[in-house]
Amino acid sequence: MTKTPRFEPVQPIRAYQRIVEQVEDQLARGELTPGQRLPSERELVSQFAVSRSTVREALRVLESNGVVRSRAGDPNGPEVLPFSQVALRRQLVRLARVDELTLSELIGFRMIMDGAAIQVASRLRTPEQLDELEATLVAMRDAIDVDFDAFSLADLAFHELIARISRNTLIQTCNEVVRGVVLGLISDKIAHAPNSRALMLESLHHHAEVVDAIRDGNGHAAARIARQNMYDYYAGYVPDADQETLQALIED
Amino acid sequence: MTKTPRFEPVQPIRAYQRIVEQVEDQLARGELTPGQRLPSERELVSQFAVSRSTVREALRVLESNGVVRSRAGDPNGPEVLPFSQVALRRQLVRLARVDELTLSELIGFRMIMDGAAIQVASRLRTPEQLDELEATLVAMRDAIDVDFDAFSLADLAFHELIARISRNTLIQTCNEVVRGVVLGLISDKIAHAPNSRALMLESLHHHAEVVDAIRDGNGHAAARIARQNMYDYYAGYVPDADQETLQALIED
DNA sequence: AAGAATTTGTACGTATGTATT
DNA sequence: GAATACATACGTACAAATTCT
Repeated sequence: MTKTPRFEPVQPIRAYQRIVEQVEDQLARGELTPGQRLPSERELVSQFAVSRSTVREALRVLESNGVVRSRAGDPNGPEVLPFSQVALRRQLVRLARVDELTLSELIGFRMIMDGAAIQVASRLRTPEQLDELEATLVAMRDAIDVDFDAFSLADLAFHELIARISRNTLIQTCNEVVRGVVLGLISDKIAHAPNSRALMLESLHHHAEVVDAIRDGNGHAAARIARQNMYDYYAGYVPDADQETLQALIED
Repeated sequence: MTKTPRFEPVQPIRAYQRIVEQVEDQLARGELTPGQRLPSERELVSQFAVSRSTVREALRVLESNGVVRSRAGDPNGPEVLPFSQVALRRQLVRLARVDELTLSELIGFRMIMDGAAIQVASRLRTPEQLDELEATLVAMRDAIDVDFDAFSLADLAFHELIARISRNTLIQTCNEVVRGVVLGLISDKIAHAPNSRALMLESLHHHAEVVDAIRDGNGHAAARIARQNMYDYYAGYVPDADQETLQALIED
């Protein structure tokens, strides 16, 4: 059996796109690292053998993706930035704004990710890290008397610590990004809820239960409590139909 | 106590950035919907009262984010594209490629995500979806006799179906992206392994066990088997030190 | 079916404000 | 403070591509 040659339709690749690819490839390959500088626009013009406009279009794309930053008049050229979550977050927010991504999906994702991180953390945690966890609980308690933003910050520190203990930066980043997007969508409602203080106290209580389970090395229970906590905290903000799906995530 | 006025440092907002914002706002507000056309570049020049280069920089950014597509010579102007997760996916790939992620972290992430998706799927699956799952098993079996690429494709279909059943597109996207990055790193080694066929057969067997557990509604067991399967499949490619961490992910 | 009209893709030149030395 | 090199933005020009007549 001989193969019949099959061809794909070809769409032209723009000049600016080629430039973006080259820069991103060098970044992925480690030949270009954060802090380094790209050649100046004029230098890039001659290296890529294209016009200034083309170079600038490529730089704008890289810039809007958080890869580099150009500053007018800087003789050192565009700076290569360290990876940041802003671009990732922007895309998630974009999808959430146009309803391509529902709040329930975001919360479901967090229930799973945070639960998993806690389960792993309860295996891997050292005694020192357990102390750290308990310190964050104290910080959360203190923050309640300040305001919701302070509490939210303390809560963030808790989840960052969990993710760190689980020794997986990918989980860590995903958690933080999604957490930020969810909070951006509904933090106002929570902050101005009449029972805001009661909500914070209950959340603190749940966090303490999680730490207890981690101390006992009972990852299974810890994860379950964490998912339940998150459900209780957020379920009021999602449509009834989606609540069932989220409930399915709690059980095991 | 009177408040001392405090000011934040101001960073200039580029002209192209303003244009991007206006377009994305109209999109989020529904005043601009997929399929519609933007005015031509020259029209935009007069509407935004900026130069053509500036308009083009904005269009390139929107284009690279999957928001619009310009085609040379199209008198209708740039097309507004349907919402998609390609931009989100691109950022995730960047994260996974650039941010010095180890293979073990990627695999650990997959063990958690895929396990969670399977656990949820075993609760939410309909009888029809169960049939679909069994059909993918048959497809995987057939693919083994072709080559590793075919098997990999059938495996992808399996995991896509799982993610779809779990009704969370975010999990789906993350799974696919990370799976793609992992395969990009080591698919060569697997394809050319001397026991390649044996590996595929074993993987198929594990997948069948997962489907069995899903049929019984035993999400817990299904997830465990899935994580074990992935560990067995990939563990040989990570350093010994990291293998312990990954093993911690299997148990519960 | 072929050419005209319009639009995008790319290039180049210039003026102006800015950051560094 | 001055000199220099730079990015920002504007405008023009022409080639390539697409649509419509």
